[in-house]
Amino acid sequence: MNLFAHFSDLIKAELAVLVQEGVLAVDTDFSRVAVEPPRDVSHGDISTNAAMVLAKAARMKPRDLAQMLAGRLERQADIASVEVAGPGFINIRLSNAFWHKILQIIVKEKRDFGRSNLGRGVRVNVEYVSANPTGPMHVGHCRGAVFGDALANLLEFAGFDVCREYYINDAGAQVDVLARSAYLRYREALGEEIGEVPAGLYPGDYLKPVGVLLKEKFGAALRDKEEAEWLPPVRIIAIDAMMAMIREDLAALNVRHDVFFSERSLISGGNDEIAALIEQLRANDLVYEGRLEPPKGRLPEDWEDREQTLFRATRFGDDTDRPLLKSDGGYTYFASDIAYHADKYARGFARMIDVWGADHGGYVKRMQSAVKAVTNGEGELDVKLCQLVRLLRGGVPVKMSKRSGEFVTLRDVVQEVGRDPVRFMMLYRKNDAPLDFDFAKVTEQSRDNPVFYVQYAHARICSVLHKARDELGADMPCDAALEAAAFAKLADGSELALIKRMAQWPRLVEQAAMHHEPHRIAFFLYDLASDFHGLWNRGKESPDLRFIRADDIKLTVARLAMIGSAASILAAGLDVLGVEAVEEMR
RNA sequence: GGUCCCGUAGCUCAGUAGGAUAGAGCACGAGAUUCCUAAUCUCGGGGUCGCAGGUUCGAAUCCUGCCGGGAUCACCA
Repeated sequence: MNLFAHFSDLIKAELAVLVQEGVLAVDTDFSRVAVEPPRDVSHGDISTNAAMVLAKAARMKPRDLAQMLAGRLERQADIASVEVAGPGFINIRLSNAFWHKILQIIVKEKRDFGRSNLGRGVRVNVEYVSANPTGPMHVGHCRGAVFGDALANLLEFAGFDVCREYYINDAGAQVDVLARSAYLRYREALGEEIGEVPAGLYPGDYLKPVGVLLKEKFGAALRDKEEAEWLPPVRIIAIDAMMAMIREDLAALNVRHDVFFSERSLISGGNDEIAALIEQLRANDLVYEGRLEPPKGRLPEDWEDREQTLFRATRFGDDTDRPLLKSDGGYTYFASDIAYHADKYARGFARMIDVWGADHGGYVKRMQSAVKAVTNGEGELDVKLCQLVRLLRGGVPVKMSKRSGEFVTLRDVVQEVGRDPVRFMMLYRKNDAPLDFDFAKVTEQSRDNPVFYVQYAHARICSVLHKARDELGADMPCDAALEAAAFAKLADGSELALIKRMAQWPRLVEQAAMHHEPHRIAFFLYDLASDFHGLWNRGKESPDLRFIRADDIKLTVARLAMIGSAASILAAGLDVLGVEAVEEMR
């Protein structure tokens, strides 16, 4: 349960009474009434701006209206005290009993606490990675992959019906280059001396096995054929091999997809969806033949002023109209992407999220305008841009040269630092902020490393629970006993602080989901871990605060229930991030 | 030149749908601890939220303009 939503309902019910009593007009707008945690804990547990927002409508001074409301709220069972502060804030303090009630709910719901119905089962399509099937994934793909995967997890946790999708760009010129590169390796496999790989082809060794595969499949049959003849079959096999490799890369990072959607499938099988779509747009006067202004500033060298087939993107908020056909008559990437998004919509996804690299930022407006056009304004596309990741090793940037094919692959990174640290660090930053990824820091086992810090909190709790099992033996409480624990014994300030933090979890999940920002989960987990470690540390100096108290079994049971709940939330949150909640540190 | 993103403590970054005295970690400074449950702990200083206007009860947050950094700019993916 989201306690802020709960009290928001309660406050709005009181406001409704004020409407009945004629204090507020019948048509008063309550949409600006906020019920939130105050920034400063000394202001209480819950704060609302209701009086300030509604003062005008009530023709009262904010503080007077606040007093009136405060008087009513004070009578509520879970509310310990209410005070009016500042310009008219109403600050509410909840009773300890209420927090203990929340804790009991967490104990019962375990890892499901925080799961939300925010999404109400609405279908959402999240597309991420969509790396070209021309080679193994490199570090650059890491962030988007982890981000998209975690976002999908988050939306599921918040009650959306999520489809995770990968768009395979298997129709462009790049896969032809791939096919030619693979063909070269095929000739090599047949014993030919190929020398250095010509510029313009992919030089990586990863194509050698594809060459061998082609030899096994076709023998020498393709050697003396024309390119037009060998290219299509070679392309298919090469793409399949690349996708198999990419799937392994994704598995290594624990990144999942439900659908791998082939771009080529839009035009193959005698059913050209792109052509159909262009005609449909043309019928609606959204496609025309025309000329574009050359870009302002420096003119591209090979610019030629010519007539093109253009989509009226400007009608939907883009800066200029966009070409659908290339000079060679083929479809532009944009054209197939429109058809792809139209296809998503046709499959029942009015809500779409695309995760792209920041270098595609200039593409956002045109895609959003296209989505509006092909969905009659009913589709909604949010594009999340992931900024670059800067790889460092002990503070020194890692050199990468694309020319020599020497780039750090995703697999290298996962092998070196492990899947969990990679994932956590990729999410421990807002997606649109650049990210420094330092191999040295990420693997460090100290409290300075947030991955370790959060995982350690979980492991530490598991360790305490183990110890409790050893020490208490048969007295170790079962689930039913934990649910019925004497929560009222948890009255220390830092214990209540931990419980209050846990109580924020459902609201945080909903906000992270609404904003499509999984990093908020990572930061929350850090704060929760910090609360727990703090409590643990206090137990060092004040034995009274230790979790296991042989002299007070009831208190011990309550504390075990409390830290067990923290472990549940840590585990649930880490699960959203796709990071394992380990039970012990190695 | 256009568009998009960013600008918050010395550094790296959070900052809730517009809320109150703007936070954390690192670094720095001062103490505590050699005990223990597993990899120390506590406290402290530190800010023109890039600049200037605007919107309003109230702005780091929204709007406009400027400054600085990055990405991108017919046809490639």
